[in-house]
Amino acid sequence: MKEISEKGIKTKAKIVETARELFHKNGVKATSVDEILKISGAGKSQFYHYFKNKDDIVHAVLQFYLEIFKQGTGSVKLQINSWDDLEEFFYSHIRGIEMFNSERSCPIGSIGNELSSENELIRQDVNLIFEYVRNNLSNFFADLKAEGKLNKTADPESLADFGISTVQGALLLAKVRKDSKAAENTVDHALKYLKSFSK
Amino acid sequence: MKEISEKGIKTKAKIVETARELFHKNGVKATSVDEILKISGAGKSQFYHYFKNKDDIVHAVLQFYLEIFKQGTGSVKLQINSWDDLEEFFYSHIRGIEMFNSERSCPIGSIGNELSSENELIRQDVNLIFEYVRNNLSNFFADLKAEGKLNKTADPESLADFGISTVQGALLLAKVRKDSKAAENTVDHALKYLKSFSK
Amino acid sequence: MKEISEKGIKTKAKIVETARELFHKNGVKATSVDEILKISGAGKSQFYHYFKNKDDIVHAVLQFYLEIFKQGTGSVKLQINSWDDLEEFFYSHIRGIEMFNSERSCPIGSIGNELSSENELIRQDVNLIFEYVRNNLSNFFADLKAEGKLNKTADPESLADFGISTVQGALLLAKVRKDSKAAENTVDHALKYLKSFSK
Amino acid sequence: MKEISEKGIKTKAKIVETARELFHKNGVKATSVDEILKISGAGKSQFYHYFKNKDDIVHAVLQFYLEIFKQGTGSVKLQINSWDDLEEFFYSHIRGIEMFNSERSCPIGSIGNELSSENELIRQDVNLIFEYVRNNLSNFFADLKAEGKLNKTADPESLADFGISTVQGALLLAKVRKDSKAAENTVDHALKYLKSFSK
DNA sequence: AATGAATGAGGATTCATTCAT
DNA sequence: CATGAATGAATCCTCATTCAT
Repeated sequence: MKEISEKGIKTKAKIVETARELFHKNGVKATSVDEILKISGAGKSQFYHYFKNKDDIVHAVLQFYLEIFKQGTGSVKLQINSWDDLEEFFYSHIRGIEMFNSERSCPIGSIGNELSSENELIRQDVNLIFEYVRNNLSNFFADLKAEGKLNKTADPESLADFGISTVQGALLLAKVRKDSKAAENTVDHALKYLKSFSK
Repeated sequence: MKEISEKGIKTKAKIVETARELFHKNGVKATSVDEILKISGAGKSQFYHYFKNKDDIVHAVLQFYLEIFKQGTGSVKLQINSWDDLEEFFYSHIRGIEMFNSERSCPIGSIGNELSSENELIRQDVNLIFEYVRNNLSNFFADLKAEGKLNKTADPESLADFGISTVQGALLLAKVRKDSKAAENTVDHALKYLKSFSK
Repeated sequence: MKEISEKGIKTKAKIVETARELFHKNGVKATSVDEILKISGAGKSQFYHYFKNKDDIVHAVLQFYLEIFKQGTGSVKLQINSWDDLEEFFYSHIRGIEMFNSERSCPIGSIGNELSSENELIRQDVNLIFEYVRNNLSNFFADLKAEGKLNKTADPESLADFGISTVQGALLLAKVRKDSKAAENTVDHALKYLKSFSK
Repeated sequence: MKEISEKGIKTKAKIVETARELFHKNGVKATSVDEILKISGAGKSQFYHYFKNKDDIVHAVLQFYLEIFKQGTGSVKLQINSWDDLEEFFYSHIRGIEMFNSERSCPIGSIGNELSSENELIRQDVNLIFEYVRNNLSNFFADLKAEGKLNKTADPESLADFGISTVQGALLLAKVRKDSKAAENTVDHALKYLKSFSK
């Protein structure tokens, strides 16, 4: 009994993992359900046993990202308590790019990019993750401010948004350029700007 | 004779214009050749008369964007000769977002985001446009520097990349959030940072 | 123990009842096993525990109809001992139509309609019910005849068939027209004709 | 140029004809688009070149039936100007049954029987045909009445509905019974009843 | 008696592209 | 320059059914 469900969970996890990789590599639209199943080795209709439809697995993949953000088990850490942590946050993204030869941008951002007005639910999923990241960044700035270590004029939330935007833009630029140098520069500038609020 | 070819040019332009709009609205993958033709009113094989294949029309659309950048006929001006021009460059993007209710990001960047390793030629097309923008921005900074109006430590090219990245990231964030506020903030910060090099 | 089996019976009955409703509403082919189970709340393999296959539940549904005919527990009574009973037999069908806004025809007849040459067993099930109804009708006419209350030339069996046909045709017409008026008229005519044999 | 369209028309007609036959034989739901195409020999997507979707070919098939009714080119004639013509109308249906070994009912009625509330457009198509038949029958009765050859109390329209219902019911009964005898009897009775209004 | 994961063929529909004229 | 019929692989998804526990 236990084994059954474990087997089921494994199949489902395998599908999610495969989908995650393919979405990141080729995009959501360019990834077919069949391809996911072929690579994950799952039977054709196992997919629809576990997921309502294709949108549902995009949702599952995004849930997965949110989960590892919350658990801190991914390559990008969101427990940001120092300027060093913030640096690490930025640079971990750059390392992520390089891991894939600058051929991919942010797996979450690129799903957001593919959205059209018909994907409202997916948009909310992506947004939820962005909000989560934003909160973690802005909390760091707010804490600094509370401690009197940040310029009074600094707005934690808008600084957080600035941080997210620069990272997303940097990753996209790296992908288009197939070179991470510009992304690195961007991130350096962004960090420099953010630190300028420190006191 | 002449009329025929003019008609032909019009048909082709209509197809490009329709494709451009659909690519921006729904993405390249999500836009079918049939849809482009149905909306543009062109016959099925007109398409393959003017374009080798679907990639070819993506190419044509990107060429179109490059063209209006060069001619300065679009909403985004790249003739940047003053800080005011630079501001206008940034804010014109924000206005672009708002025109579409924050439901779309950059039409060029989003094509770049959809790329996979199999779209090398398209990647080069997108990159060409990014390079063009980058050059225009970096020339502005380089000119300032030559005139002694920019901090000596400032690197025109990396500042240009920073500018492009923040704009791209801001637009993506706006689309995901369906709200342009964060994008505005991002752009404000970016401008503030860039101006900090002025002297 | 007893409770388990009762629960089992309940589950089975629930499945049959749900199937019966869906078959009537949408047809047999248009009703999937999954849909039956989802609505009846039964687990996937409960179905195959109780029924050999989909045909088997069609069989069970038809058995159910035969049963309520025999027990006289349905809305259509087959204990026909007077012209009033016969009228009631006809008009109860009309009421049945109206109960479903003239959107359904006879639940048994419509299963018969869907038959193809590969559903021989189901055909026999449907036929059995039609025979049962026919017998009840023809017995009524035969009894009348024996009592000298029916025209000698009247053939009980063919009058019974006539009765069934007009009812089936009337129900179909009502469904197609989404209006029960024509069905009412048909039934009126049929009754008038049948009564014309009375003496 | 002319040949192209003729070829196109032929392909389309072949698809309609095949669909018509399969719908009659197995029902609409039980007939897959693939089956229609395999038998008609048409390529997979020719279907969607000519028909919007599956419903659209049901529509086309029903249009076809209406057409041959109007043109009088089918086995059932609707130009009814005499009691003989009416008899022929009824008996041609019986012959139709027998041609298919009493394994099929009315091709139009059986489409009507398969309807669910989601097929409103198809319902209207079927209804249109039934209306057309009804009109032809009722016109016959109305003309007789105008000529003083029909009982004053007779209502042409309701008699027409009665005629349609008995035929539809008779055909369904024959299919369920796999025997045309009951249908014949039904039709005999119906005719006898209708003629009873003659004077 | 019951669970629900697994199967894989088949469902309708859309895709980019080519061909004949 | 233009037409639109034809192709067939690929799309997402549902089907009835079986299996392991």
